Amino acid sequence: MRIVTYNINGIGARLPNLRRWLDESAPDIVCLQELKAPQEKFPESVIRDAGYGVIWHGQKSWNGVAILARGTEPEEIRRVLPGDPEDNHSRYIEATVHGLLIGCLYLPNGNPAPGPRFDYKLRWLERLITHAAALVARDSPVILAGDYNVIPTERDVYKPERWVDDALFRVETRAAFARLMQQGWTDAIRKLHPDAQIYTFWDYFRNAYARDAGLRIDHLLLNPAAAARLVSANVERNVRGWEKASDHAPTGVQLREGRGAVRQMGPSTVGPSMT
DNA sequence: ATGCCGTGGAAACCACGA
Repeated sequence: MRIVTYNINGIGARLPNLRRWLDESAPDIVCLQELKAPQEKFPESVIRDAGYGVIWHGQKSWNGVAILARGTEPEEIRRVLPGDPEDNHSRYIEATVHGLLIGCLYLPNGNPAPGPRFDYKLRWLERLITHAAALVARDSPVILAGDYNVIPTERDVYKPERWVDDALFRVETRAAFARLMQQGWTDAIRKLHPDAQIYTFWDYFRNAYARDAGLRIDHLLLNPAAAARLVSANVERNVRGWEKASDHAPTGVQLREGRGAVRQMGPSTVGPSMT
């Protein structure tokens, strides 16, 4: 079971690109961010023609998130991050798919910092921390996947010294993210590649992709039940090099099948199950 | 060090992104 998060930076402009990626990569579950499309203009038929069930929360011009599931329908739990009735940005959607609870999020950018936009980012992080506390404790697998707009550590940015005053890397941002992680989440990419230089985003300008001047800001956080099934994690960075690419690359994990999908090992069973 | 590029929406520029 492969679960991938991908900030597509406008589903309208990215649709041929997205369709190609779905066909070639065939992920089981996809969390999309930055649809930049109103609810009624989401290209639902294209997604369904590609073989995916889908739920989405759109918004005119900005934000927008979706969960795609190959061969099945995501069962929506909520489409708002609790904690602020005044917040009308489309930045969160949550569903159960294939026995997994998936939260798909697009955390506010927060620049310029300091300022009201940074305050909003920090408040959003606090709301996420509150909501995540209930999710991490579940006995069943939970994944919080998305564009966090958080550079967790110095090794997650090509030149840390240039980013210390940026909302993605300020100490307040990193401290809040660290508190989230301390709940017991596993950063899947970092868990499996503790020392590697891995980025998920490269600016469009300054030849950033060719220079590998990137950031690691797209994350998949796994609760203990999900982390127990973690097999691999990777960034499909070649997709960033495609024509008309998003500035982010798809970032994903492979999970072992859950107990419900594998034959039980009973007392009379002596070997691995045959499927 | 910097929106130098890209997207969407409105209006031939602006907001926003990270």
